[in-house]
Amino acid sequence: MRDASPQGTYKVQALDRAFAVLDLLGESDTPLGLAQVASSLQLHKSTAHRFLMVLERHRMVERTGNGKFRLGLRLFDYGNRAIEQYDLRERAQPYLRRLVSETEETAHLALLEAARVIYIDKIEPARSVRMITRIGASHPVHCTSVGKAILAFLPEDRVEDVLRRTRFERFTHRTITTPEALRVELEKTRRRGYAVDDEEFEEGLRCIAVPVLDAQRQPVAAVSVSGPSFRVTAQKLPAIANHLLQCVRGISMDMGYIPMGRAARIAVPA
Amino acid sequence: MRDASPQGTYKVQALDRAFAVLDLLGESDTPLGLAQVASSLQLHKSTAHRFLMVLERHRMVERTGNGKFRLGLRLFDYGNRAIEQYDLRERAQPYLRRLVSETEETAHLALLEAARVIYIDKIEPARSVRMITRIGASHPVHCTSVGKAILAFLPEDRVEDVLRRTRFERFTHRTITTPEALRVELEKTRRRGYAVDDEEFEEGLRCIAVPVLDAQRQPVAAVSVSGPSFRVTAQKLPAIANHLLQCVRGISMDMGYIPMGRAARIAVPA
DNA sequence: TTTTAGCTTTTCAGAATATGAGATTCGCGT
DNA sequence: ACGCGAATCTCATATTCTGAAAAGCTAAAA
Repeated sequence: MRDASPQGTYKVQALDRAFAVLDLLGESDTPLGLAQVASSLQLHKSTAHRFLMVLERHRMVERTGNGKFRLGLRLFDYGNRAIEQYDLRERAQPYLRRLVSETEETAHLALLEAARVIYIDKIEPARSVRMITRIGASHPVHCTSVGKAILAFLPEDRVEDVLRRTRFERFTHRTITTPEALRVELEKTRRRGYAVDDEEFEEGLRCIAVPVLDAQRQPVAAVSVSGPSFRVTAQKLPAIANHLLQCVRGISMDMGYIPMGRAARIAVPA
Repeated sequence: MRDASPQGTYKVQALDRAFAVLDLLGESDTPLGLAQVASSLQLHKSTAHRFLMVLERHRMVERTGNGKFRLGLRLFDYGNRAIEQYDLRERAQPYLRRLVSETEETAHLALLEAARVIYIDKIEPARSVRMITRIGASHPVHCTSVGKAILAFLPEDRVEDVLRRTRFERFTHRTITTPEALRVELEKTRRRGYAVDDEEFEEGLRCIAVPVLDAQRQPVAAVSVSGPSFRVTAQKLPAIANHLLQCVRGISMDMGYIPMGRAARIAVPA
């Protein structure tokens, strides 16, 4: 694990280890026994044991019937408190629901954090293929519509910073893999008013997103609509974009922000 | 196995302190500065500072523009991973949504953890007074419909254990404040097949709940419908209960469980 | 039944680790 | 510019965590 923290000088071994334990349990989709935890993290059994006991006391982990460990519900509590402080999520939900019923595709709400986007909400239409995205998960900016939507309207220096911290990992044959190409794409995004991820993250998945601007007209989040490419066709994009714009306008108003100005209307062909 | 209270003998000071910091930030509805954190927890400035820096590196806390600290989005990630392992939430959502549209009142999904119930989902009808409950929050069993619903169908020894660990705190003049009274109430609950919280937690709020049973017919969760007493009247309870039973039956089937047997039908007066 | 193997739990003396007093720097309001 | 409260940093010390080793479990094999 490469740590790119600017001032990584402060250290508390116990915390690093504890979070390593939580990470391990979070990655694993099946509960793990003490021995597994200890060997995976190269901790001695007794050390791992002590940590797990303490974490259990705090309900950060819990034991299944057979004595194995998994993440505890206290984390769920913390997580909800954390997200509550943003309160964007709650306010946005009704608008997202409307958006989903209008488009019949999955909607996401995401924030930019550090140099990655975090999905903070996902609404799926009644019957649809389950999206693989997990709420709370973070993704790189270069291959997501929400990432591009936010970046496109961020001040130049912030963009620089994010790009510098991005490894342009390739996910599909269409993934944008250079800062230069992404910059061109961002310019296109600004011109048309919405961002597109055309199977750049996952084969067969097309997404479209617009940013949510705050009172200072800075993007604080983005809303996207995603669906299989055969349903979310290029022809439909402008129409979907209009729904998106209406959605974020609603959210902005609700939050007391100024709605997006220019590019607020997009030509719908035919 | 029977005594679930793990001796608090294991200790890692650093972890206790770190979680105290997270708790503090989680309780506070406004971001806190280093000095506030240090003095609230009686930590020395440099200690608090070091912890906050490490927590920030792990994105467990983050700094607002003016240098104050609040919970970080990493917790949101962890929280979603934690809840995902239960996968009850995801599966239950469509059924809850249906329930909400049928009853036009707020629905909750809750789990029993240790001796308290944790709300893991909440769905509100389109326009309604915002409920104060927060997803992720935990409440005592004695004053909630979900708590009573679960307890009523739990084996005697587990009930004992929960009751022993419950302080019967009073919230309203109707709150049940003794184990004996609660036991009577549980018996009533079993007989009628659904649990009721009649303004026992909050003045003017009436809730009704039924348990979700697993393959072994053990309650793993409960679903409730809550609303202002003037809308959720005593007359309507049986009808709502029927919607609830249909809802949990759907959830149970979806999870591969056996639907509730007896008490599956409730007489709807006229 | 007894034995074994693999896991978890406990103990404790030693030493690496976190601690906190204090010095320094930052930043804001006057 | 100045002062004051707050944040950041340093470092010698002892408190706290560490991990070897051994004792308990539990369940499956002999």
